[in-house]
Amino acid sequence: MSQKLFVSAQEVAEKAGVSRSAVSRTFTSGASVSPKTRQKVLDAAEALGYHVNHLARGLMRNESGIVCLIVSEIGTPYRSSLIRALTQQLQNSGKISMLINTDRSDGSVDLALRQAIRYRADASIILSGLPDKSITDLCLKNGQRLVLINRDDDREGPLSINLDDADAAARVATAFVRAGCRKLAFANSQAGTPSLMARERGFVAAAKALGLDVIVERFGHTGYESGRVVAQQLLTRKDRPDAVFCATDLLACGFMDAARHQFSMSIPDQICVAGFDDIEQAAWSSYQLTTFAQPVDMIAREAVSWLVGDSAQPEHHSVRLHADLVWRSSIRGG
Amino acid sequence: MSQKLFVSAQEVAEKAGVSRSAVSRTFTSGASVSPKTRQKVLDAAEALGYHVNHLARGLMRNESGIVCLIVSEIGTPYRSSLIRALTQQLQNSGKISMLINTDRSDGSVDLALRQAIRYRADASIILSGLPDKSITDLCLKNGQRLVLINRDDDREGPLSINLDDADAAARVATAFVRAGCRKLAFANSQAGTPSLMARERGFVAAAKALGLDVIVERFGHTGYESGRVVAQQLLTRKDRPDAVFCATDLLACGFMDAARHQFSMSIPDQICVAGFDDIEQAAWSSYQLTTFAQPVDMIAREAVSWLVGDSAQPEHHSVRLHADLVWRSSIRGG
DNA sequence: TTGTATGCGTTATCAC
DNA sequence: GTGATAACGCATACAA
Repeated sequence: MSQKLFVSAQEVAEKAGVSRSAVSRTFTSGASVSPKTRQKVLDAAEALGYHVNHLARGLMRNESGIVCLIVSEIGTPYRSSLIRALTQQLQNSGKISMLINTDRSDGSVDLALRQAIRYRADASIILSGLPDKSITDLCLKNGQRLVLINRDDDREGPLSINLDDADAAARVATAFVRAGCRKLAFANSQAGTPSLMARERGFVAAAKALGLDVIVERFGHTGYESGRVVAQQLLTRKDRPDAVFCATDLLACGFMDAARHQFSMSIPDQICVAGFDDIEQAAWSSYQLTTFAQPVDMIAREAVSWLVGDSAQPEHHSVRLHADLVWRSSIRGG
Repeated sequence: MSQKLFVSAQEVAEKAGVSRSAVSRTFTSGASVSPKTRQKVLDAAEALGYHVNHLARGLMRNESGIVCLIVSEIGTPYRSSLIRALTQQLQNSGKISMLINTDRSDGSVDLALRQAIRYRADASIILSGLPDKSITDLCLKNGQRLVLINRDDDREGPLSINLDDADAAARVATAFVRAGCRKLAFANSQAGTPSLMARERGFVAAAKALGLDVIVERFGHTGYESGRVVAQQLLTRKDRPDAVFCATDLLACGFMDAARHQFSMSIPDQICVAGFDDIEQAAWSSYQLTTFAQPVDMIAREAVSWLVGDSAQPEHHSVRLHADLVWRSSIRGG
């Protein structure tokens, strides 16, 4: 390890023959510095390979430029596409993202937020889990902004971004009925995530309003395998359903594969299927899944613009976005 | 914005009735502090909501604890699973990951590395693209460690982690021939990524050694859609191939879907298919793709252990890992 | 516009 | 084991 330290503004100043404040000003947007001085500094910096130390800058300005993304199951299609959208928009706004991986354990999100505090993140965006109120209060008290995505939480301070899950569920119920389906089912995981439960409740309520009951089946985590298991459970019943709304596309893919390859069923002729998220795989020709599109780019835009905005009052704020129904061929008609 | 600054060690010291050095020592592992003092400090810190400022600590120690992950197309299955593995292992080693999204533009990776330098990242891990030598030299000169994953680059300084791509390709060629295939094809994208090209060259060479020619077709980016297009190109030929090695699973999924649904072909009866990466979808029952498993956890372990290791000589180092062949049912026999 | 001086929160060095 | 003090690299109030 050559352990030669990074080059500092001091060294640049000496080489350029100016004061170190001139160097600082050159790299501070909106500071007054003459073009001549500025150029001398820039040349010296380039020659020396100088880069502003954002650690020190953050210390001074009390603004690190860091935004924490707190998320579990990063490898999942929907999650990773949301991460992509967020990091991109954050970069465009001059922020940088820290990625913290949480697991299902209890204090996992709290630990992540503590890490965000240690690095003096300007904001944290929570995609998974729900932190303890004490720790979010701590974040807010320290001037850190908080965004909760699909957490459906109504506490004061953070920005909450949610979708119209119940509404979407109602639209699916209608579509099923219009397709001639009468035995409705809902396939869910046991995660109990707010948005997942909202879809479930919305679907059951909408069906009830249409005079239909819903068979609700839940199993395991929110993934492909669980979709298969739920299919097993639903399709071996005497009163086999003729329409299934799956809480996520991943569940739907598992369900469809089991229905076709294990139960030799034809979709949508024998059974209609709908999903949620519109992951890339939903469009693959093996699935052609009718589903709701998570407006990831819009979610990211809402989150980031609120984060960087200097709204003096980051008071209680809540956004509800619309999930478009993407018609493919897993529901008859359309 | 309450703009009440974060609580500092100074305040904790006052509340606990000790010096700020005592506070510092309490939060520095391996420092000598009496249990009594330590407890007083801990209590005061808890009461005040104190968290060590890692920006300042990084400034002092010249070690930020930050590791930069530089990657494009985050939303892709293989990429996101690698990111998951890396962030997890980094967290386990007390590091935190910064995620920088690059695009296909030229200086994109260089820009990302500059960002890594500004935040004084202890290391950068590059999953996409290849930075300019001048900028990697700058990183290395500043004591930053560099890891290149599947970049197949042989420069001095960084750790290079690669797979035995050519070897894997040869195994596929053998498997195809053993399955009775004679008209081999290779489906690639136009990305020209080192590992993708290594697979292509390895496959062509191995086939040649077996006395067979290979039809090579390349198209677009490395995704599902390109797989479909390549299928279009390959399956409309007079000398339609009876075995196709796709450079990645995503290409393979697109290829399989097109072969089945557009050309009504049966896999593996009429055509054998193999992929690379072993993404989650490869195991889905619609594909059951025979493929090579990227050892993502092992890759992450190699990278992280090298990063945190205090090997005084981070000299030229290169690791070549083995990709296991996962047999499913897209190749006859097995 | 420019330079000087001070402080940000932390750790390391040194006496005690 | 403990407390004072000097850095770390930067931004800024202030004087020039």
